Amino acid sequence: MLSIYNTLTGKKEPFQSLQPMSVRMYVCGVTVYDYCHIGHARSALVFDVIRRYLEFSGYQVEFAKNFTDVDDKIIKRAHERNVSCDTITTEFIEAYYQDMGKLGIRRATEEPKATEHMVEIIDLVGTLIQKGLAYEVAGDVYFQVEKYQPYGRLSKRKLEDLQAGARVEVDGRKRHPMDFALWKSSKPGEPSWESPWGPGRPGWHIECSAMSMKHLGETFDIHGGGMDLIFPHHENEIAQSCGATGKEFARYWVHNGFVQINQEKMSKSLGNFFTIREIFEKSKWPEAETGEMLRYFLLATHYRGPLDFSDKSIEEAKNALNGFYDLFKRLHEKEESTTADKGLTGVIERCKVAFNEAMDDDFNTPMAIAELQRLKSDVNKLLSQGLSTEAQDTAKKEFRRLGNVLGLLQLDKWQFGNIPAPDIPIRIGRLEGLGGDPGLVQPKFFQPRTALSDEQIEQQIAERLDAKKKKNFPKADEIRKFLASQGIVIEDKPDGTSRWKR
RNA sequence: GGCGCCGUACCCAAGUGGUUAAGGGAGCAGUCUGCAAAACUGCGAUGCAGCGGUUCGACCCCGCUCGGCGCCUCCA
Repeated sequence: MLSIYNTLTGKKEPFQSLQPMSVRMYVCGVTVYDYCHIGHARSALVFDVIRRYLEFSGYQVEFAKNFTDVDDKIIKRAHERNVSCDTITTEFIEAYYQDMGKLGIRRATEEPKATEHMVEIIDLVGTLIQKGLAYEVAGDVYFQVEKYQPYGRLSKRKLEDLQAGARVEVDGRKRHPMDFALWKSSKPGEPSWESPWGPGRPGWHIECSAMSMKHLGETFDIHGGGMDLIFPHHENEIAQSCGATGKEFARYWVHNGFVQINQEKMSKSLGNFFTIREIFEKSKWPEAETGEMLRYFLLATHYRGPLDFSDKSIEEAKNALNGFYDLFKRLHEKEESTTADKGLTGVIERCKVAFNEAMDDDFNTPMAIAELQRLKSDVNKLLSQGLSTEAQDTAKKEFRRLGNVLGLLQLDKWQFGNIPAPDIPIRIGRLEGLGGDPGLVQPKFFQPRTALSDEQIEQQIAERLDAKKKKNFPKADEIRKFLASQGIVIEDKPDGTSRWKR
């Protein structure tokens, strides 16, 4: 039985979908005016895994994730570059797909854009005015928070408290300082749409209400996003949606924690963020392997907790993954035997159960990973005792099947072949910068790459094999040492040949 | 000022009101090996920030304190 932590109630609750074996979920995507950083990646990944697990559990999942493509920041960026907003949003939506694709994040079943839902948005604003929950002031429309009695139930804030701490200058035209814009009259040079209140554009929150209702219905199962969206974004969505329909909006509210650098939230003002793009461009590892390391790293912490991004954590993810892929390499290398076949069923069965229990418990991916590790250890033992070809296949398939829920262990090869160094200068970031000058630290995975080509390595290995045959061990060791100095590890197999890895 | 999160071994990180506090990484020792690597075996928190309280019993529940952080403006 799946249970999910619901921000709305502050508790873990048994998950009950509205319709049997079908889940409808909506996740707030990104505002497309810039490249995504790893914080965006975490959020996208968390919900990708939730979706995968729901499907794995037999649910049919309708998954909507929006792109916010009307916004002040987009307008500003367009002006800076002297292009249209459309140019900006198209570019960054494309970049989003590329970046998230490298992390193995699947596309949602619906990916609505605000600009394509003006009719629905205007309708919804109209309804809110009709119901007396919103009012117009000179072409702007505001939601009147005092008219929605339960306002604050998601973020657990009271209107009075919010007022006291308000850091923003109050707009005198609003009836209450917390009233928020549903519709903004447009200024010259801004994109605008015709509406009953004159030309304008939607406020930030309304698009999600309009689009989720259109694609998923007035009430749906799961609504998610980053923790920072709880207030005001999701609070306002609830007010608008419930106000308009009189029905419950989303039933389970799921929020992921932040990625931090040295215990601080990543932010542009601190200069301590890394875009997904630059991590891939400058990683000294190949793309697919880098993607999997990042994925492992991001899932090795529970989605609600904070997560510190550092060199070391990526390196640890790599080492942990090595263990799995090393095992995959060794499968089918050993002489056949059926000695341990009987034991395999048991360990796989136990792993399946434990894996499901972990994921059922509020998507506990760190625990699910721990179960895969345990299976790895078990299979290693059985393999050394002897497994038949069929059993070895079964084991690998099980790793792939469960790993797929997390989007891990799907690569055909785990090989750190040499790749050309980037011609972009390597950026100096703040990673691992504790104590020293934070501006002068360079992440290790951004360091220059090995120069030896695969062919050169193979050649060396062949020479060493030859030396070994002639019992010229000093020479064999010398070659081993040389390759080691280049970051190449040789593993001799029982049959006398060798495999290698970077 | 209000709301909230985090503090578990060298590092990362799960977890439970009561049998041995997962797992990974690193480390050390051993088996294996021409030497290695991998794998396997063993070692490693008498304690889960501190102090009180509830309880037969708390790391887990409650309160306070300390330390770190987030939100209340845009933010995954």
